[in-house]
Amino acid sequence: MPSAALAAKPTKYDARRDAVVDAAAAVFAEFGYHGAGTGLIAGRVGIRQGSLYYYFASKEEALSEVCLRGVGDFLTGLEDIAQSTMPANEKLHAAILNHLRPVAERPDYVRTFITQRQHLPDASRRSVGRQVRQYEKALTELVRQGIAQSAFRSDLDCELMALAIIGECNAVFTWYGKRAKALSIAQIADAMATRFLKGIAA
Amino acid sequence: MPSAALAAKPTKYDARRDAVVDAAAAVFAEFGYHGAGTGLIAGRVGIRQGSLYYYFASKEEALSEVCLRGVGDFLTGLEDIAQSTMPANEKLHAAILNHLRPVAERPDYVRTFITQRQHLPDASRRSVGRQVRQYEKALTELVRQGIAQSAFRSDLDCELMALAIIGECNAVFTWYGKRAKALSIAQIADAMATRFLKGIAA
Amino acid sequence: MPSAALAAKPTKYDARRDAVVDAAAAVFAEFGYHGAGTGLIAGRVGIRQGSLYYYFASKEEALSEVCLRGVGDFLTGLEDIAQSTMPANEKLHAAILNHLRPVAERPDYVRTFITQRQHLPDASRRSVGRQVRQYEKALTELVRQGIAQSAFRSDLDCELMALAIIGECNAVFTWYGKRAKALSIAQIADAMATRFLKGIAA
Amino acid sequence: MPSAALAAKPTKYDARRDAVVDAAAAVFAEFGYHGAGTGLIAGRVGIRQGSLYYYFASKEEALSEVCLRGVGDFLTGLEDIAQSTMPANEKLHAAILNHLRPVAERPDYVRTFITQRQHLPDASRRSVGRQVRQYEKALTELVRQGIAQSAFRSDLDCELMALAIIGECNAVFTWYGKRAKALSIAQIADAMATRFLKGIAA
DNA sequence: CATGAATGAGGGTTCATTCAT
DNA sequence: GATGAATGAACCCTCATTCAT
Repeated sequence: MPSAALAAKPTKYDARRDAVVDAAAAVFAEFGYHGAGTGLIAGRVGIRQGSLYYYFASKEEALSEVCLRGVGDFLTGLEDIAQSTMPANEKLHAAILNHLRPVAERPDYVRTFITQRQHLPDASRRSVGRQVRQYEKALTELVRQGIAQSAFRSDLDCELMALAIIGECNAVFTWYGKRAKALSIAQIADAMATRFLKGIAA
Repeated sequence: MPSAALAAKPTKYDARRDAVVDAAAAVFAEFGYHGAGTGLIAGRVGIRQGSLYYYFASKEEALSEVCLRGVGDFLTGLEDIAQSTMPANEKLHAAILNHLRPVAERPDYVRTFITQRQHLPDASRRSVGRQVRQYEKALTELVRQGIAQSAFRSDLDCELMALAIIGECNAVFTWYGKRAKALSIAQIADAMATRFLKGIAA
Repeated sequence: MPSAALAAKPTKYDARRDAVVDAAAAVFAEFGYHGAGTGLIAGRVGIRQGSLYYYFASKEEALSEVCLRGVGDFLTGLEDIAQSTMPANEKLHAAILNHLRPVAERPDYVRTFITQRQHLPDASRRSVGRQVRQYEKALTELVRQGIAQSAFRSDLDCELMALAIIGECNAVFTWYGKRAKALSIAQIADAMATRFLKGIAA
Repeated sequence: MPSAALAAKPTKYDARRDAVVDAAAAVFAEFGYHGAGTGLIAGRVGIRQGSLYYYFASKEEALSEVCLRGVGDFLTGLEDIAQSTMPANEKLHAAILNHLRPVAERPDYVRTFITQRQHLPDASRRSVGRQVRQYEKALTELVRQGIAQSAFRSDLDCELMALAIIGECNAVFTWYGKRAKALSIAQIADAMATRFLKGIAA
């Protein structure tokens, strides 16, 4: 019964490991990669500095893992939307929501990914960079489709639009939870989508 | 008379000192405050590590100075615009241009200010933070005025709008010079203003 | 009856334990005592780091055991030869063979003993050092006997001779198996003995 | 006046640097590379641990430098001898003296080179290894010449001879200064050469 | 002003060792 | 016996900073 073997796959100390990654994400997000001490991370999990290396080979590897989880399913989510049959307007709305939702679910991961990925070791940085560019390209394409379907103005600079959306969404990570009253992610996404759509309607 | 205030500022051995501040801004922007070594800064000016301390009392002070120049006249520029007699539409356009112009003139300073000000010593950080909040408030107010004058839709969340504008402008610092072909700052500002205005028109 | 002595030695769970000691000897020989990690030793036996401590109280104790087996029966072998009735020439040949034979049988143990015994804890080091000096003394005495029997030149410095033989034999451990074609230990011993004897013949 | 420029070549703080290298050599020789703490080295020069890195980029680099000085002019000395017009007998004597002389002049360097070069970083280790093999080859060749000139027995294994000489000489580093009364290097070299020559005379 | 030299605190990391399971 | 997990001391190294020259 292979399914049994799969089901038996021991998640083991993944619980503790996840706690460590969580702590790393939180500390990286708060102090930046180089400003974060491993002792601080360890302290948040209630273990000693050296014990971290039972879970990670290095601080860099911890950053890599955090960033990987941070970049998460941004891309797949967007591609699902792009391939769907929704009209362009709804696609854009969905794309914004797709980008904003992680803000509430794993803010430290995404914040770290956005602001600290430059400190990744070369290999990971390039790998992550490729994903980012692919994401930008997919969003650019989504805008282009909207134009082709005459849903959006034809004089738009598609790439500029994509960067604008990404930039505005990323900025939300900066202040969400601290400012702008107590807006929900859905509300913010609605407002943003509405304004963007009005701004670029054909 | 603002020129008097400027002239009163003691300029002394500014030439060399400015070179040092420039180097610090560049290195902070590239590697982050904690990722930047004083040796690297010194190297870019062609002096040795220890010699830096003829220009700065500490690395923190260097960051403070860079951030101060980074925040620069964002606020005064915006207040000038707010107090002018332009119609709301033009004010918004002017505000965006005011925010974007430094991207071409002193990108390292602004980039450092945006991404590294969290590492300032407590006093400077709070002082700078106050300026930021004041800037946000001024921009929020500018939007509110537009609504009062029936130039913008009345269902806008003013603060959200201000944060959106700021976020989108700041994002430009991330990619300007590397992506989006060879757009000029003015072109970007035009496109952004046009879209924003269409999106929020009454 | 030496076989009785051997049989009396408590053998217990020797099989696995010997495997562990072997691994320790190999790793110590290759990386040196301080360059060898317990994890590496454990890995070679297929167990985990912590499990080593069912076989040893400490890494130092492992080194002690390896060195003890390394020094092995050098001394008793040499004393047997010294007390035999062979002529001096043959005694020297036998002594050289006695010293070289372990090179093929347990090279890692001897190599470790020769190069790493300085890192033994004080007690063991002194104990082992005493054996070494006794060995040197026995060999020195063997040369002295040869002179007394007019088999060797009378102007020899006996201690120097002993050290020379030991040094040359120990050096074999350095290159045996890697260089000097595919000479057998017996061939090397023959060549060495022949030359030494010609060099010191009366 | 180029000679003036050369003479002016500032030896600078080479004096202090040499003291540091000396200390490193001594500590490496006594405790082995991995058994030697940088703090111990620093302590012997009277500076703090971190200050070492003003003179070295890393502990490995210190080992490299020590080994380089350790291997010193063994090779060039031997090549000079080989190319000279001395008879084979004298050449061998000179070669032995050439190998032994450093024992009195820089024992820590040579001891470290002999016993610790395995811990060099890959690049240096291979480079040094090449020198060693060249040295062995040169000595082997010197023996072969002696045979060709009918000065040595024709049934000698030349490589084995070379390794024997090297091994015996290197062994001197082990005990010189501690054992064998108060023999001078010259005396030891004489005794060794005499015996070797008798042992291999045609 | 600038430097060579040094510092000392702290950094990330390794590793022999322990212990409940 | 063996393991996963944790420890704490020590390690090598970096770096902002100081200071006599």
